[in-house]
Amino acid sequence: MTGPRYRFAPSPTGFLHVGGARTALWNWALARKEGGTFVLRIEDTDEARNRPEWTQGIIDALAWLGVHADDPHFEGPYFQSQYADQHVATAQRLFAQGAAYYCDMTPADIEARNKAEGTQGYQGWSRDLGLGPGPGRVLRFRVPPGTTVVHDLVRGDVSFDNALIEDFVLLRGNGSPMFLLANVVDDLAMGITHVIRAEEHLSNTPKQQMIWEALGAQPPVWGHVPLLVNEQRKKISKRRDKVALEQYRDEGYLAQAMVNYLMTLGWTPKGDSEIAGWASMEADFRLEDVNHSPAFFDLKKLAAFNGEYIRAMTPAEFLEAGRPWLTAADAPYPVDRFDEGVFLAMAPHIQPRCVTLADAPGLVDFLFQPEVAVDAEAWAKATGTPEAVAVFRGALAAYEGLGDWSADALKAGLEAVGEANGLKLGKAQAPVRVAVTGRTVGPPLFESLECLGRDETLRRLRLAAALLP
RNA sequence: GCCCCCAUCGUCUAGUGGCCUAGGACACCACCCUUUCAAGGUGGCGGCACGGGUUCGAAUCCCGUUGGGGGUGCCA
Repeated sequence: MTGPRYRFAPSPTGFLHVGGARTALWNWALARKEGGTFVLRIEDTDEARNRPEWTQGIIDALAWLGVHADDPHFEGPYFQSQYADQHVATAQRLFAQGAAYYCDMTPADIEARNKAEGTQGYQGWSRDLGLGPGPGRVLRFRVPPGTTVVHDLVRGDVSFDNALIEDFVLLRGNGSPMFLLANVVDDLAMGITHVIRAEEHLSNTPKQQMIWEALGAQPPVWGHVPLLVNEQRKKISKRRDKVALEQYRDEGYLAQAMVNYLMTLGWTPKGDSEIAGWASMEADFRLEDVNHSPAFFDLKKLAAFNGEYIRAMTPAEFLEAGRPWLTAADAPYPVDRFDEGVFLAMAPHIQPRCVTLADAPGLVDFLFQPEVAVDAEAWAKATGTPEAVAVFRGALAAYEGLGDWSADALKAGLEAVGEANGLKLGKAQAPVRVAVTGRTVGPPLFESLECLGRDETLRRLRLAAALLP
């Protein structure tokens, strides 16, 4: 493997954040198109949030998006916690060469001193005390004078005045390494050449770059991509927003739709459509073309993308994708009555009516219910007309002797019944629809009847007719 | 407070000095189609934050203002 090495380094918080998912996708596209490597590193140094199943969840979520561990471009996962020794050793090396120093001030000490002197932050008070390691002492990086320029693929050169960056902590009082250090050491150890991550890390980048330089290494190519925000324009967070990718998956969003939508948040595929397949997006994606401003994660647009993808599926694909919902224990019909053949026949009619896969069962339920659940309000509305009885009788008469049980014939039959009663087809179908499907709205009626079959249709019609005076 | 980033329709964006009386998509509205609801078709609404420059010419370049966001931890 000689190509560029990208990395995605999530912390195992229990789910894959949609913002992280986009970052992963962009890294993945770049690694693959450039013949490089995508390294997955789990930043599990926070003991409080570190469970094996959470890591597996992230791997599964990535795989769902197409970021597969069995692809040769994929490497890992590595676990940051397993590199702790290296983190500490590197810190000690920094201390030995004078790039870092020990400090015995506690946060409370610093606060007190700032109060007394009217200053803010850590003022490098222990810089030249020549302190050695000791219990409770933190190791701080000695920020050199000058200016640090971060060369960023998305934003260009960003410069920071080192004088404004305080001597930050490398090792805690208990000796454990801080994120900034661990991150750099890991990236160095894993030969990472490109660090593409969210913009929230931009401000900390000069610190990391200084560590790279202090270590005598060449910093990676940086790329800070814009944040994903909510309607309040704040970065989407677990607290207030629906950020777990897994949740969207479970709600019936398609991976392809999610991938397509995520990719277009801050970037536009070439060509005249935003709907684009992975292959073309991977080929066209460039960090240089990424927008600089935050993007609103719009559920409405995600839904539109999803509908688009659902409509594009073949019935067989639709069945396979929808199977978990169609045969779920909580489906609105006894699961053992679900019939694939019948569903396949109905699929073209319900696909344009689905936003998510979860919508499917509710659109075909009447086909598999032994007794259709009639909505009381719908029944009242559709059968409350003077013609309802006549429609039922007429339909029954027309359908009982129908030689060709097809949508066309069923439609022609009811059209005649409507005509005889002075009703347009739209009106005439209402009572029949409620009697057979339980609702006033749903997929095309005659196709539904065709799928339901003669016996069951007639049975429901008779039952309904008997209910009217 | 200080540092950094950002700024085109409500939203996602195209646009890299003349092709822009600013294009598309989602959303919204209307109409068409129609077997309900969708889908689809057609049309409409709607934007370059503001102020200075630079230039023959600015959405595009520069400066400032305003606004928004991020960072600033012995979190990651």
